[in-house]
Amino acid sequence: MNFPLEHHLFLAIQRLASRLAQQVADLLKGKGLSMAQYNVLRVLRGAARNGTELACGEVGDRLITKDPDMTRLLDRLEKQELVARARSTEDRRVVTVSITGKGSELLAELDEPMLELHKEQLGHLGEERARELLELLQAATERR
Amino acid sequence: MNFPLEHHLFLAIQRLASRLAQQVADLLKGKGLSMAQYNVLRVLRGAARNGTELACGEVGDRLITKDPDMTRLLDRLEKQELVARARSTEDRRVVTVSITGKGSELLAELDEPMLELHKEQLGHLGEERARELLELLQAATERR
DNA sequence: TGCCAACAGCCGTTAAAACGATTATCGTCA
DNA sequence: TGACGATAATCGTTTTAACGGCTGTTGGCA
Repeated sequence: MNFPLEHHLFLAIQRLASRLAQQVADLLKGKGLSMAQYNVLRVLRGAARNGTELACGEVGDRLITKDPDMTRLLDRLEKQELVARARSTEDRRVVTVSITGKGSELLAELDEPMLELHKEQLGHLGEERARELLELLQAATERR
Repeated sequence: MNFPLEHHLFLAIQRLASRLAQQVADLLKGKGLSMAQYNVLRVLRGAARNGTELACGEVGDRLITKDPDMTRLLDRLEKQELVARARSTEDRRVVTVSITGKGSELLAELDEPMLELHKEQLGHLGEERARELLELLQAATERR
């Protein structure tokens, strides 16, 4: 069963991504957040720091793992009062989303533990190999 | 916003894995399979080539991305007659699973397109960098 | 102006994931 | 033997993902 290199690569990527994501999901579960919700909040915080408001669709475009139904994802976040929606006055089709104070606080509580988890997950590589890996991952991602 | 290296690494891994998985999922959708179902079939084919039968739980253990409900996953595959279940005679608690002829045929139809897709996804790296990447991924995966 | 394609977001419905609790069987040990 | 904990799988239920169609809005253009 001589599987080609690309196949092994694919599996190795999926395996690593799955393990890391699982641990992150476990951490987030403690705060009642799913990975998708957490990513949305992070995107919104990033936008807020730029003084920008984002349309629903723009949020979706910036997610690492795309969600086909932004509406309900935002519904759940809005119900927890972690984000706020507002109908745009310029273009009444778009709905802008922003993170609330409560949402920012929740993210802030997660920053340190998340950092620590990532270091625990990947720190053993060492800086040099970590940089190498990052570069190769980016090279693999581009162009496709 | 000076995020540490480990954080960028985590994101890069998730981003790449997500893109690759999405394209694979699209390919599989043409045959009516989900990624989880496809992985189960591959595990079962591997076992069959070894002349082994696997218990439900053993299948789950070998999946790259764990499924918390093997029963229903197998239900769906069994309904399509891609796998067959049998109650073990030695230990009547365990249910052994095996891939059917129909399942093997379906996998065989997918082998070539999947290979081609993976080469298209990752071939541009070249053999040397691909090996490097694989090695780093394995190093990152181990020990955690 | 009035028509129409393009667009943003919403919603109805079906399928699948996630979480617990439950059933049946086994091995062990008093 | 009979009770007990451990184990394998299944099932009930709730939540979330996924897919497609639908509504309202906009901008262009005849």
